[in-house]
Amino acid sequence: MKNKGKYYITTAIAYTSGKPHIGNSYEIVLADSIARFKRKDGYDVFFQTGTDEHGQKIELKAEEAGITPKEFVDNVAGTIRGLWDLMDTSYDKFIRTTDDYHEKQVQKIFKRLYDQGDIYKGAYEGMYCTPCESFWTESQLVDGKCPDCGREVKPAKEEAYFFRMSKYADKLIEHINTHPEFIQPVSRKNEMMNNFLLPGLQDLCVSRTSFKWGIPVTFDEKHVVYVWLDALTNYITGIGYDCDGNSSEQYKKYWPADLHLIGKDIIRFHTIYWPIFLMALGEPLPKQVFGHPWLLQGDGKMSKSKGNVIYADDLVKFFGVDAVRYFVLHEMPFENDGVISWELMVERMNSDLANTLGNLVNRTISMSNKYFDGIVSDKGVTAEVDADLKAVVTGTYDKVESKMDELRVADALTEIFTLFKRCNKYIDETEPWVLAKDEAKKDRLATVLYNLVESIVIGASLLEPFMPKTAEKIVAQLNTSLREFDTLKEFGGYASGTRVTDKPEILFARLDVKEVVEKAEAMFAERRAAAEVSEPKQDENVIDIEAKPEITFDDFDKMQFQVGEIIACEEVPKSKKLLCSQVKIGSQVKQIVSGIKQHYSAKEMVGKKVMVLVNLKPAKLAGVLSEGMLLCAEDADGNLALLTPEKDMPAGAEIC
RNA sequence: CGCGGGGUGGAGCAGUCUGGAAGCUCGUCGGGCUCAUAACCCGAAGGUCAUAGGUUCAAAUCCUGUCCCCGCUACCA
Repeated sequence: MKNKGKYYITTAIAYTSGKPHIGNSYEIVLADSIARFKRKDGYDVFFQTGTDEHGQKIELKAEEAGITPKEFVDNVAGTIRGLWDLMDTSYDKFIRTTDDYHEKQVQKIFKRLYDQGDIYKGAYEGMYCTPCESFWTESQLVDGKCPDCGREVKPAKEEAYFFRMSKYADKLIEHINTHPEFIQPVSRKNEMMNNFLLPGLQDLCVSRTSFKWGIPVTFDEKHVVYVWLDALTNYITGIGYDCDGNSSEQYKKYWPADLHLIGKDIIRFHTIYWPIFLMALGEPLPKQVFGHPWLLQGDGKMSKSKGNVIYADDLVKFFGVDAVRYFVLHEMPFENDGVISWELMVERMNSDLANTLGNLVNRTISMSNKYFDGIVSDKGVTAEVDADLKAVVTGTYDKVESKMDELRVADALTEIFTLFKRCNKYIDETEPWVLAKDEAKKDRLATVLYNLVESIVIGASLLEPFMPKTAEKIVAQLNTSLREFDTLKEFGGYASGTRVTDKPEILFARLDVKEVVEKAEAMFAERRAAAEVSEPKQDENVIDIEAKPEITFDDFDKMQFQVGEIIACEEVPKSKKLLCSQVKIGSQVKQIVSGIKQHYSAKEMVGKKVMVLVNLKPAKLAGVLSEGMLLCAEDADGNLALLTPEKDMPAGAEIC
C-alpha cells in the first residue's frame, strides 16, 4: 500500500460527570471506523480520544459522592476507557485533561495569551443573585428579579479574564468562507455564521472564580481556566505541543488535525473559539470539523429515573461488539438524528448480519465441504453470469472509498452489503446443487464456489474497519487472511486448492424480537430495583426542600392571604403551563395567572375556593397581567394541588 | 410573531444545497429454489413526498402562508 500521508483524527473528549450512554458512545465507534479505514487505505493515522475532567459539575458530583474530584474522575475515566476498549476501538492516545503535561501547557498557553494581550483582565458585570450565586444579564431577568428564585438581584462585578474574540472574528469569517469544507455538514456553517459571527462576536470569559476544580491560572491563583479553553487544547497537547516552541516531532508531523469528530451540540466551540485560540497561538487550523447527529432512543426518552438508559455494554451483552458497531454505524444517518431501539437492533441483526452475511458465508462453506471435501479451487470454467459478479465485487472498493471521503460511513457499509447480496444472488443464478448432480459440470461447480469464496474475502477485507472481529472470523474460516486495500480491484487472489474449515461457525445467530425485548425489560427492572436499594430512605411521603433564611413575624405579616373563589378561568394562548383565572376576593375580582395547566383544566378550576396571596406586586406572565398568586402544594414529581379551606369559607376570608 | 430541527407507502430512513420519470432496508402478499442460520432469489401491492398557494416547460426539491411533532429557551407569582 503506498503511503498517502498523515491523518490525524480526534473525537471530542468525554466529560467525566457520569457513564456515557449509547448515544455518547456512538462517536468513538464512528471515529474508529474512519481511523481504521484510513489506516488500511494507506494513511499514517493518529487517532486520539480521551476525557474532559474539570469543571463545577464534577466538583459538585464528587462532593455528593463524598470523595475528592480527582477520585471521582479517576473512577469515571476508567469506566469510559473500559467502554472504548470494549467497543474494540483502536485509539492511539487516550488523553485526560488532568494529565500533568496537559495542565502545564494550558497554564503556559493562558499566560502567553495574557502576555500578548489576547486575554485581558476585566470584570464580569451583571445582576447578581446572592442565594443562587448566579450572574444574570439584564435581558435574562424576569421582572427585574432572579429568573431562578424570583428574589431581588443587585448589580455586582466579578473579576474575570476575557479573551478578545472580536480581534480575530474577521479572519475567521474569511477562513470559513474560503474553506467550505471546514464545517461539516454545511448546514451547520450557516448556523454559525448567522447566529454568532456575523452579528459580532462577544469577548469570551475564560476564567472562573466560583469553583476550584480546574487548572489554576499561574499568575492569579483565585482563578481557574475556563473548561473549554482547557478541554479544546487537548487536541494539541496530546501530541506534544509546546507553547514555548519546543513541540515534539509528533506534533510537527500530525498537526493540523485532519478531522475533529464531534457532536452537533458543540460545533460552536470547535468552529469559533477553537480556531480563534489557535490563531492567537499562531498555529494552523484543523482541516475539518464534522458535527455528527445524535442517536436517540426510540421507545421513550432515555432517563435515569426510568432506568431505561441503554449503555454500550448492555448492547454488547445482547448482540456482541461487532453487531453493535454495525448498528450504530449503519443506523446513523448523515445529517438527521438516528433512532435506536431493541426492535430495530434485532431487525438489523437478523436481516443484514445473520441472513445476508452470516448465511452467505455458512452456505458457501457448507457447499465446499459437501461437494469438494472443503477444497476450493479455480478450474477456470467461467460463464456469462460471472462477469457481473466480478464487476460488482472489484468495483466496491472505489465506491466505499468515495463514501468514506465524504464521511458517509453508513453509505459505505451499505455498499459492502450490496457486494454480499450480489453473492447470494449469484448462488441462485448458478444453482450449484444442480451442477453437483452432473459429473460433467464438476469443474464449473468448483469455479462457482471459488468465485464465491474470493468475493467473500474481498468483502470481508472491506468490512474490517467497521467490524474487525467479524472480518477476521470470516477469513479464518476460509483459511486465508484479510487483503490490503490496493489489491481489492483484482479478482482471483484466493489461493486455488485451499481447504476451508469443515465446521463453519455461525457468525450471527438469528434472534427473536420478543425474547430480546423481554430480557431487556427484565434487565431494566433489575436496574431500577438496584437503584432503589442504593438510594434508601428517599421516603416517598417525605419531602425535604432547601431551607430558606429565617424570617421575622413582621416579614410574615407583610403578606396578605385570603380565600378566593374562581369565577372564570381560561387557558393562556401560546403557553404550555399557564391558566388565567378571575378570582373573587371579597368584593373585588383579581386576574391571576398560574402555571398549573398540566394539573388542572380551565373548566375544573371554576368554582374552587383557593388560598391566594393577594398583595403580590402585579406582573405580566406571557404578556398577561397577573395580580396575585394561587398557592399550591408540590410533590417531588412536580404534581400540584391547590390549597382549599378545610371548611367552606366565604371568598375574601382572611387567612392568618 | 423566542431559536433551531423535522413531517416522504405499515416501520426506520435516503433524496431537498446544485428542480427533470419517487428510492433503500424491514414488514405484507404471490412465485421460485433447497446448498444454508425457516435462510436465499424473483415479482407485486402500498405514497396527492403534512397542507394551501406561488415561480417554472417541469417542484419532494425554490418562494410564501397554515397545521402538527421534537429539542433548547421560557413565562414556574
